[in-house]
This record gives sequence, C-alpha cells and structure tokens, in this order.
Amino acid sequence: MRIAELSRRTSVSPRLLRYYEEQELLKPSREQNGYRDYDEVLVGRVRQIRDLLDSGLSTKLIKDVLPCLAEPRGDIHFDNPEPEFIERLVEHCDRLTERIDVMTRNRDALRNYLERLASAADAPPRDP
DNA sequence: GTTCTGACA
DNA sequence: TGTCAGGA
Repeated sequence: MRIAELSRRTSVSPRLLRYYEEQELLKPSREQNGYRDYDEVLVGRVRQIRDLLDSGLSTKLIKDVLPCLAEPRGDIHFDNPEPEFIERLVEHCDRLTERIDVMTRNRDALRNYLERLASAADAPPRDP
C-alpha cells in the first residue's frame, strides 16, 4: 500500500512515516515510480512504534529493540548484547514503572473522589 | 491527483 | 511535526 493508505490506517501523518524511515524504523520497498510501498504487516509495526514512542523511548532505542520485539515467540536476539543497550532498556523500564505508579495513584484518588461524589448524591443532606 | 526530497519554522 | 517548493 502507498503512504496515504498507511497514514489513514494508522493515523500517522505521511510526514512522520517518512521520518520513521529516515530513522530506520521502517524500510518500505519502492514502486517503479519511486513511491514507497508498505507491506500489510507494517500497519501493526507503525502502531507499535507509536506506542513505544509514546512511552518515551527514543527512536534510536526503538530502532534497536524493534527487531527483537518483532521476533517470533521464544526467539531472542543475542546479536546485540551490548551492556549499554541492556542498561538503557532497564532504565526505561524503571521510568515506566515509576510513571505507572504515579498514574495509578492519581487514578485511585480520582476514583475515590468520584465515589464520594456519588454517595453524596445518593444521600443528600436534608434540606430545611 | 499523489508522492518525493529537501528545507525552514 | 507541519508546511512549502519544485519535480516527476
């Protein structure tokens, strides 16, 4: 499919899709006229890139981790054992854990407020 | 009409 | 990231 269709199906602008290619996150083939030709499976890959980016991972790290995540069940890539790489991933996991904790607390606080609000509505204070 | 690359904000 | 230019 061409860039416009992938863009429509992933809600990612053509500009960004070209940028992802520039960062080597995607490598679509080309039609004879030079137009990018995206494989069906890339729809899922683009969404995965979006999720990873949203989680705060850099495009550089995503580039290295994508092939690992894309691997079929069980298989693990050991060809990239660089300690630096592992360290970055561990750091990111830690950051995510921290954010999840913060969000969980915020959600619980809001939920609690909402519950008290509902209770107050059920048993309103008697009016004069 | 659609996409491409490069450049600028 | 969006947008514009100048081509194909």
